[in-house]
Amino acid sequence: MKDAKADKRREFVEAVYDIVRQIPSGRVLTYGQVAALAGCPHHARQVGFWLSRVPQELHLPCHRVVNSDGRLSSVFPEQRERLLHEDILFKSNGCVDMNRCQWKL
DNA sequence: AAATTGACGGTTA
DNA sequence: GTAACCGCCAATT
Repeated sequence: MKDAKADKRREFVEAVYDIVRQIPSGRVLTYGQVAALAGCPHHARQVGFWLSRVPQELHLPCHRVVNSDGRLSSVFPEQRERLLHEDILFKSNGCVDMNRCQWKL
């Protein structure tokens, strides 16, 4: 039997992976942006969910995905240091300087 | 099937 | 700048 649901889920996940993979160094994307680029606006939470389940083997730069406030993931301590190593600009309050680093067309 | 949860977003106070 | 609230939607329990 065909799992249209599972199929679409896989499609979405692949899209998310593909997008995250293309984030250049020194840039970041928001979860909402990734969702929108994946063709599913308003699915920011799902992006976060799937990013939390990314196989490490894919070597995805998931540390370049932050929330719209420029805040980092609470359960991803290394993200901060990785971003610092990627020339990401941080504001004094510990958030990414979105105005500078948000990846846009 | 119903309730909870979550690496979110935007608005309001 | 921070906190509370609500809307959003799939995965999990």
